[in-house]
Amino acid sequence: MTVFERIYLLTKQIPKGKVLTYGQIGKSVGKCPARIVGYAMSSAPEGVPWQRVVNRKGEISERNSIVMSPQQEILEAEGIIFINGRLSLKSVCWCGPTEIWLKENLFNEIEYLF
DNA sequence: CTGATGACGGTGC
DNA sequence: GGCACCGCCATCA
Repeated sequence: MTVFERIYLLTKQIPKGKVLTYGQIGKSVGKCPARIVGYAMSSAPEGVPWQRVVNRKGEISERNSIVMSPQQEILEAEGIIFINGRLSLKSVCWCGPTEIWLKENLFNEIEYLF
């Protein structure tokens, strides 16, 4: 199983209405730099809720592609409020899956923000 | 094997 | 809170 696959596996656990940051996912996967998580998202396969992964500031990270993604609209439809193009990580940051799940799949605990 | 390619984050002004 | 540095990795052709 590649690092990307582990990133996708964890990302798939994020519930509707919650988000995680690139850094949190990287640390949970283990010694995985945030930019690798971002790179993984760029080639996320069908079924991976890539829209629920944002940067440390709670903003949608821009890709270099010309077309803007509907990421923000999707999250707003899931009930997340955006103010000035930014969401409140304090209120929508996911605390992670159960400890059991993390242990069974060999992931580290999700870093608690704020 | 080599090199190009990136959805980032912490720290210190 | 914003901005400029730097770090040195997984993938793919």
